Amino acid sequence: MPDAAASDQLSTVFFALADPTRRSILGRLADGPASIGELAAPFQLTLATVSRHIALLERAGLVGKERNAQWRTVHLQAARLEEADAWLAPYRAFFEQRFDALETQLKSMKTTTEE
Amino acid sequence: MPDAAASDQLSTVFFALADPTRRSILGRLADGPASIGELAAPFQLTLATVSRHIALLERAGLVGKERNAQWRTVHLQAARLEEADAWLAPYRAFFEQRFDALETQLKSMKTTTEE
DNA sequence: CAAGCATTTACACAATCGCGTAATTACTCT
DNA sequence: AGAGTAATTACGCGATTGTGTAAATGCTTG
Repeated sequence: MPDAAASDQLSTVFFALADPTRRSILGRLADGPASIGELAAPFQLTLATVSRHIALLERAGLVGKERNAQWRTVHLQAARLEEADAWLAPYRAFFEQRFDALETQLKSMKTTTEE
Repeated sequence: MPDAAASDQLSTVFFALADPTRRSILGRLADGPASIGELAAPFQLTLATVSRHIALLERAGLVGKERNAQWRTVHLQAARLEEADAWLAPYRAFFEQRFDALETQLKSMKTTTEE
């Protein structure tokens, strides 16, 4: 990925989601804000490594960080997740009515914006 | 990514989605099957490169390939997309009712399976 | 100000990505 | 069989990832 940083927002978001640790961190964050240390606790990873995972999530706009004394309070920022969800939405027709006539779904897809 | 191949399914799917070319290919495929050459046409990329993008999509289980003479007919396989959608689903509460009390949403999240 | 905790950054390393070019592998048709 | 078309694979390249260890920041408290 020669220019992952220069890549579009959506790619950055999907890339951030392409890691179990990062998804797990987001899951934890859905319950409320937490410090880096708290977020790192469940994993067998160095604090430094988790810190970098969080930095990546931050660059993707999926979390925000505030400093509280010597702690960083990390919180979920779901807005960018919505973009990913929106991208996926048109494809829902393909699996929600899995056993229906596919042609109909294909037709409805054509009138929908994708990518 | 030391073991991207050994990574879990969901990560593989999200990773496949983390590229504009691949997302665009999936969009094209939503209109119906196509050959590698047809899929490559819209891009300023080598056929070889597009072929590899498609191979990656195939490894992610997002497309299927059949051989027809010297062509490969590629078609969308949306099932794996559903897994990605399912992962995103619990987070919808965070952006769908953006202006409502966040606490309520957090609470409802807690009873939901995530990751 | 010194000690200590929380987090980040610097450095190193093996693995992978995305890309092109060139060489193969398939299959068809004359 | 030979030529031509479609697609994959091999090779090389620069960039990036994920990871750990170790060094550096930052802030608080004794």
